[in-house]
Amino acid sequence: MPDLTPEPVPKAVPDASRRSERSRRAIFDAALALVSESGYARTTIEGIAARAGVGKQTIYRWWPSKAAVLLDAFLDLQVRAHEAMDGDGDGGSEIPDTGDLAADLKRVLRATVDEMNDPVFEAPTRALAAEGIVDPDLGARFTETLLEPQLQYYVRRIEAAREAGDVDPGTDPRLAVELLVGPLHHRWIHRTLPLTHAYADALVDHVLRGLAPRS
Amino acid sequence: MPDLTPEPVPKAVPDASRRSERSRRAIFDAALALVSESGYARTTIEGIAARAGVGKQTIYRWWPSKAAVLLDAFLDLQVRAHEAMDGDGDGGSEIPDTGDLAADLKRVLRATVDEMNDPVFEAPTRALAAEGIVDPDLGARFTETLLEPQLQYYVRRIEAAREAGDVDPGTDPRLAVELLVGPLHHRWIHRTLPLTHAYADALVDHVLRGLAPRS
Amino acid sequence: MPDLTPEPVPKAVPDASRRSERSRRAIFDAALALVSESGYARTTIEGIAARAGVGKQTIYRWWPSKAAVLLDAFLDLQVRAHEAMDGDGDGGSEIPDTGDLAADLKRVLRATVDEMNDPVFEAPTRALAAEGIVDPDLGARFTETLLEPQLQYYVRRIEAAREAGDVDPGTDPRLAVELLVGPLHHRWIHRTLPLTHAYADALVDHVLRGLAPRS
Amino acid sequence: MPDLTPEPVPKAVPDASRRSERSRRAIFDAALALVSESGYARTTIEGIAARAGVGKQTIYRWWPSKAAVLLDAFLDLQVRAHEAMDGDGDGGSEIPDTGDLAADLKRVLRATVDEMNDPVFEAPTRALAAEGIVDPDLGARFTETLLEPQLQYYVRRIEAAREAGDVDPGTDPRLAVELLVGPLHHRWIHRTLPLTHAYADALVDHVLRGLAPRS
DNA sequence: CCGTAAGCGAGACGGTACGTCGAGTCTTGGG
DNA sequence: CCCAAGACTCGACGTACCGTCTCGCTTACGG
Repeated sequence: MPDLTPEPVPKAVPDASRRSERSRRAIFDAALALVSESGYARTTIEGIAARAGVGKQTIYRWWPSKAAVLLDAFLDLQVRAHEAMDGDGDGGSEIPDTGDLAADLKRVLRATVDEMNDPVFEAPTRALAAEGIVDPDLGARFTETLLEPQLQYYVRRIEAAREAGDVDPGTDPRLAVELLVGPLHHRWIHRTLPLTHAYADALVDHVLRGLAPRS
Repeated sequence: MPDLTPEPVPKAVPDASRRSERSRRAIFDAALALVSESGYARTTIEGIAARAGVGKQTIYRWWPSKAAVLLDAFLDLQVRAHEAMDGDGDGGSEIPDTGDLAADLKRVLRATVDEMNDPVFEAPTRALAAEGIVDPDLGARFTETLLEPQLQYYVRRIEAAREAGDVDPGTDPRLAVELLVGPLHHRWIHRTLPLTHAYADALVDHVLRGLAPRS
Repeated sequence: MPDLTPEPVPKAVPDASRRSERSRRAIFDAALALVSESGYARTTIEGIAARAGVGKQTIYRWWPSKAAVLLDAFLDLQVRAHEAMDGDGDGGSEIPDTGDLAADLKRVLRATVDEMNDPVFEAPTRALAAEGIVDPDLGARFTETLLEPQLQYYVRRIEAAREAGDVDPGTDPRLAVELLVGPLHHRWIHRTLPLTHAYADALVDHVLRGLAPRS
Repeated sequence: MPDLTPEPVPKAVPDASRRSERSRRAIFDAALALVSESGYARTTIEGIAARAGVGKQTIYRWWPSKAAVLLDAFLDLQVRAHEAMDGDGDGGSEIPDTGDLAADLKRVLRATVDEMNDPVFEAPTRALAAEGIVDPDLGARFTETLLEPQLQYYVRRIEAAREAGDVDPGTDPRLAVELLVGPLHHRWIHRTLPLTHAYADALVDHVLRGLAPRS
């Protein structure tokens, strides 16, 4: 039986090699600026194009949606931020292993709390998270490119701890990570209570108690 | 220092006593139907009005936004659902206290998992959660009317457990609840891994281990 | 054969004897005020009702349209104006017959010019004329109640002149009136050239020359 | 003293060279069709756009109001009608000069009468005249583009007659034209009495008698 | 080295929905 | 049963953006 699917859209992917880097950057800058100035909802593709001094088609040529633009812009921002911090551009930093699991986790969780409270990151992250809740495709890309890499740092640190006997050998690292990160995100998303370093510490303490090696 | 806020629009609140109950119900029904049929993004106020056989103005008169309509509609749905289940209309049911804390929590957490997987609830809840992330006002109403009451059931059950000596007396019930619910929401929101009863059980086990009375 | 016309609207004419005179006056005042303040197009029935402190239904009960309200209001204004001028309220004044036809006509035509240039009368008259062009029913009422009575004064004066031998006995008084009044209205309606006393005089002179008794 | 007028909106006139001729024609056709089918008042910009298969914005981009659209549509209609009649498109035809002034004027005045009675022209002309009474801007455009060119034909013919000694040398051609055309328009606008060829003839006769060279 | 086929800025286009306004109808409560 | 008040349905308004579609114009490549 032949495939009768009506050629789901060839779409003629444009030639990426001739793409204008200048426009790409201008679009990212405009998108981030507009989102933090006016909020995601009031940001429009038309507005981004105008602010970037770019034709609308140049956006539609390379991205399928406003959210996709913002995701890439935000990713780019992260990369630039990390490059500014540490010399190289490997895109992130492993959780250090000082031997003190609790201390290591607290350090990183506190950093996460700080980032969540940083207004520069807040607007785009909220927007992307919100869009991802509702749009599975974007949600997948969001999870995959922003969230999951973060979680993997935790996973690896906990696996190391398991190796070192700092947590019960039966520990599921994935679940452990979610125990740490889930409550944090919950507060952030629903704004139920303030996100503080003390809260991060308390989380780590409780979770590690649950994971302690059985006597 | 005088208040220079530019008189945020009096808006002449309409007379609620003359409100048409028939229209209100029709709007709720239409909103819920459209959201589950076509998704929140493709649902429009115009569409709701048309489906409900109602003038747009009647919607704009009573609600500030599409999200607000849906929130009320969903609340109404919950109330009706609960009224249908148990005779009275007190809007919810306390977590039973059988004496076995783990079993009680697992039962409820499994129910939550089931609800999160129920397509009828999923579409509106995702939409409202997403909107709430980005719109603080709506987020506050969402949290207050939908989320917080649920959390309070857990809080009370854990307080009872503390009283009974089933958990460490230093336990912060609020944090305990977030340890249970945060990871669940995290998976649901980001669709990282499937939500199963087994996951709910594992959560309860780990959290309770962390809360166990110190010997 | 029975009349199958579908009962073109019973409409149950309300009981005029119980009508509130106070409301009627308030509506007229509001209508005239709003039209001269904001123009006819921006005047709304809702606005008239609000300004008059009257329910909308009270307007809809007694008039079929905004234009009809304004027509009655304007009629009422004329009556009051005339009552103020001469003691009685017969609604108008015959053209005086001094024996000098040209002088008599010039006097009245100049008065007409003055009225057309009077801003108080201009706004409502233009509005009603415009509405009458397009709405035959209203046009008929406009012509009948406002225009035709004016024209009849001229008709009678010219008939008197014919009797007196001041114009050709074959003269059609109706046509004569239109020769006088038509050009005036033409300038007023289309704003082609200014309306002056000199123009009125010139009109009278030319028309009377055409009507002079054949030697 | 500086001009404090609040910058009356630049409005960024669109680029006329990129305008879609196809849309322009479709809009004209739709506007004329709707006005003659349903009347001017019941014709809406939305309706025109829908009928023309055009976005509303395309109308709002090029015209300020429904009346302006109709005026252009009507102008276009006239041009096309004249092009169809005589080969060239000079937009109109001079009044012929056969030497017999009365006959020439009667011919043209009868044609005007016919046009005023032609239902195809009646609806739009009435609508535009009405709108022009009330809206000075549109009235000016109406007068300038539709009315005045017509009047100029008469003016020129009468000037020629003055040259030829057929009318008094002191004759003001403008006033003469208004004496002819004013009464005609008066009847048409107020629908007082029917417009007939006989009436046109009578008008010409009376007016020319008034203009006859003084012995 | 020179066409020619991209990508590009610009922005008009056909659409959809917005949020507002007013029309005309209906209902409620007061006199 | 008239009236003030105002909520209701309906439909048009004029605006904002959507995503698509030409336009010329650069700008790099491939014959």
